[in-house]
Amino acid sequence: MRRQYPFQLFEPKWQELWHNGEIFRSWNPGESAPAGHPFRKRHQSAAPERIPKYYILDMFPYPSGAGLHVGHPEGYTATDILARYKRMRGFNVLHPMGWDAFGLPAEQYAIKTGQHPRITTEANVANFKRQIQSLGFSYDWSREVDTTDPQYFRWTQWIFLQLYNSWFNPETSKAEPIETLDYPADISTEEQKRSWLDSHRLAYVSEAPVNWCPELGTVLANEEVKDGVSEVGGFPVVRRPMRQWMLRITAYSQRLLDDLDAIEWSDSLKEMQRNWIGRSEGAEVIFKVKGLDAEIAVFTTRPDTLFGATYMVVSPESDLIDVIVKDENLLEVQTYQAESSKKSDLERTDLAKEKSGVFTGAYALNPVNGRLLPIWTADYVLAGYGTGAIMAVPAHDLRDLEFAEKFELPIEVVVQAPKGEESLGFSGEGFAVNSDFLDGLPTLEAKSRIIDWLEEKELGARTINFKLRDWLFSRQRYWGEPFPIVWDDGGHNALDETDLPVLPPDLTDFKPTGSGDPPLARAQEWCQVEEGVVREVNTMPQWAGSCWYYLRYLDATNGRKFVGESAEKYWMGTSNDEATPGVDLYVGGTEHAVLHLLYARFWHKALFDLGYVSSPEPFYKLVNQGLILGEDGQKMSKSRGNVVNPDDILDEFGADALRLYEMFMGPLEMVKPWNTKGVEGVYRFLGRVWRMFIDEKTEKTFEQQFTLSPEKGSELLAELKISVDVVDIDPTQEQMKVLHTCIKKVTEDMENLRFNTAISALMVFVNEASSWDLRPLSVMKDFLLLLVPFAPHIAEELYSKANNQEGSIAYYPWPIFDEKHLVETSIEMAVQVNGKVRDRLQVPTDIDSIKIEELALNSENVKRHIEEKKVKKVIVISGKLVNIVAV
RNA sequence: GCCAGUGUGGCGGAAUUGGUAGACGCGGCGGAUUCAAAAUCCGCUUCUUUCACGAGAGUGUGGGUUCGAGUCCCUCCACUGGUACCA
Repeated sequence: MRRQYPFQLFEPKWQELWHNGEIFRSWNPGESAPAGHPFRKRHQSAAPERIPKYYILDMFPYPSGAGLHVGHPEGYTATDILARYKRMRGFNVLHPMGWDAFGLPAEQYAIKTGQHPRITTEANVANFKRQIQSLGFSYDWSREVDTTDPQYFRWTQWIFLQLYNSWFNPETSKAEPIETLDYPADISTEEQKRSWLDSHRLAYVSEAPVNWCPELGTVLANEEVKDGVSEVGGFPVVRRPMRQWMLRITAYSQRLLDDLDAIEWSDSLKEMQRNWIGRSEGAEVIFKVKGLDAEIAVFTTRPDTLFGATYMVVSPESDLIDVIVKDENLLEVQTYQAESSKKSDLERTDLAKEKSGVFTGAYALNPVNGRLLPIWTADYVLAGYGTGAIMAVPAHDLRDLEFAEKFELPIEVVVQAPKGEESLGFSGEGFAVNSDFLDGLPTLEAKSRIIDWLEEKELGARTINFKLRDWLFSRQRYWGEPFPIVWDDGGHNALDETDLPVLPPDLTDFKPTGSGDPPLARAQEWCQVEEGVVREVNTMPQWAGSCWYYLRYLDATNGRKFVGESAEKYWMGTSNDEATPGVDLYVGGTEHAVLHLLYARFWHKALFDLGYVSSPEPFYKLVNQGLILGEDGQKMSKSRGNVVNPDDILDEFGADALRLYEMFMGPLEMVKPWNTKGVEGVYRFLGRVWRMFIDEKTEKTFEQQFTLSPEKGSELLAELKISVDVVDIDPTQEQMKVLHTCIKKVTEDMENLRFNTAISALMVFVNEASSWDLRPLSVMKDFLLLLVPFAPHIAEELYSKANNQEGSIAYYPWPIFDEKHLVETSIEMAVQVNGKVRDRLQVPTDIDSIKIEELALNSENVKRHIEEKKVKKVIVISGKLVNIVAV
């Protein structure tokens, strides 16, 4: 496509000017912009803390070797537009960027080549930074963070220490320093005390079965495993007991759930988090085992069906089995246990269709009626949820029903389904039947009645269960944060804050050791701190660095604290009643719905409890940008060959056009396909803007000269003159109306992040204005101010020419909409007969409804349609339409 | 299966509280300009029917509420995302 305007000249020019002048640096309390800085010009000498803040955050990228794809700039452009808009509205805007640079690809590349992952990471960061900067985003680069920088991760390690040195007090529902934890009376020895503390810390060591991924050579968190395979790479995952670091996120289950109500996230995202946390209310019921001094506790959400329990199931991993199993069943049970332990999660899911299990030979007694219930073991009961055992009510649970049918166990209906529905297999709410004192009660009442009964007899209690599991926090990797932990005599100790950062050792071989230890174990000297004291050789997962990066931005170079107090108070919002607590707007992909966003909320809450941050939630408002698909409507991927590289688009159409197109495609949150023709469309629009301002003659000269001697580009650019049609005259009423219609629409859309329709309003203005013979300078300048957030380079360039000035307009006040310019003297109204438009009338705005009715009934088109009918009713909606009802 | 979301021209999408469906852009058609082409500028472009004026249909399906429904209520269908023996 033919070049519409010389973006290749002025885009880099303005980017350099913004960079050199630190135009987009944001100011912390106590700082002030230098004289001559546009921020200073706008706000005079007002202290930053007196200016309302606006913190607008992007999810920082993992700098992959592939570079930016067109999905990245979608979110970044949206936040940039808003950041620029908010500056013009007079806010002190914080808009930073950084790198989530620990991660698997760099490590795998290192294993293959022996090259240190730092080298790959640095190269990738440089490439990402170049690409991001070429789009003209208004980031404050003085606050850039990199999670792999020791000056950054020393604070990641420091936060880990805070978690390690805290416990969750159930009385206050808050994290507190471990020193406040009291010892129970029966604890006396040092060893007992230590283990008491260790079992209460927010960061603790566990021996439980974990998700082990042999292909990746590391363990994974529950959140990182989908359908039995790793989320990264899709490799099989098996359960295997290992000693690992865990974070006690489950302590926060209820708060993580409750506080969702106080933040502005999309319903679907909140729902995903709610489902993941998975709260369910019910009861724990205790069953006695016949002939033994043993009990089985089960969790159920349907205690009202207790009378319908006909057997019990214990998970094959349960310790109870050894206690209850009868000799004659022992062999069969052990064989079954061995089989299910060998199965990977994937196999267990695959085999889900067909139930399996064996009888243990033992019986339990149903506490309500003394009925004998055979106890089975089956892998459809999970060890990790509830108590790892269930009472089976086959009549009202599909899984129990399937199992009972297969093994011919009794089935008893105890809930009457509503009319028209089959009671057998019904798992909804109905009425209790065959249940003695519950009979006739609706499900809800039956539940509460039976729980009261159980509590009275001390056979059970009201309970709440969560699906959320503690966070498996250690990985067998090289390229991650080392733990600030050392071991002696099998016990762990925290390092002192003054020992931070703990740097990883230099290695040349990044594979795990032959004996299966993590790669850090290769550095024997590093591991050995002193006689009998060795370092922890696991590293933290990639999520660690992203759990708090938004806090480091607030005070990125602070060498004494992870974030300074005044900066934290100002930007996270408690210094001023008007301010939003937390990040004002966070934009990013939906792939982090349950990983990063849950982990970060958890860390933030712990830091909040310990008094380090002042808002209970980190991200007040969150928006997920929709995926951008390839031109063929498929997900972009190398193998499909439908990947669009932003560098190519930038070369051909420039940054402004790319930015504008990314926003014009459709609503930010929607999935939408890429279409390069669409880029051409917005590029043409910007070309029309350019030609509306620039004198045709000098433009022609420029074209010729520039072709001959491209090296003189910047001089030639300066020679371009403003068109003689753009003149300093008073605008007409009509022109003011066009302008203010545009101001109104763009401003409203901006506040609601509807950038696609804002851009279409700008296009409407240009379509109108290009038909004007003379274009009033004041109107055209206001238009450019509306354009700045979207296409900042061309807007700056044209404004500086039109106003004959140098310097940025980034802090110029946003044009203010004035209703008076939209006042009309006459208006078009539609006339409907029985809801169908038959005519349109041009009427004065102050006309009364009787007059309108008369006009409408006299219209020739209307008469034709009501001829042989009787007018029953006439409805007049003033300013809009008239509807004549005739039969 | 369950939970959430989305269905509007050839395509991306507009329609802010129930009030003129299809803004804006892409694509297509026609014209101006040009030796010619590109670029640019102007016009038309939901479908059916009509020479035309017009008429009829139309927002996934079927129904309902209303003077009036893309918008509200119910049924079903399709697609997308999440989740899945969670008792």
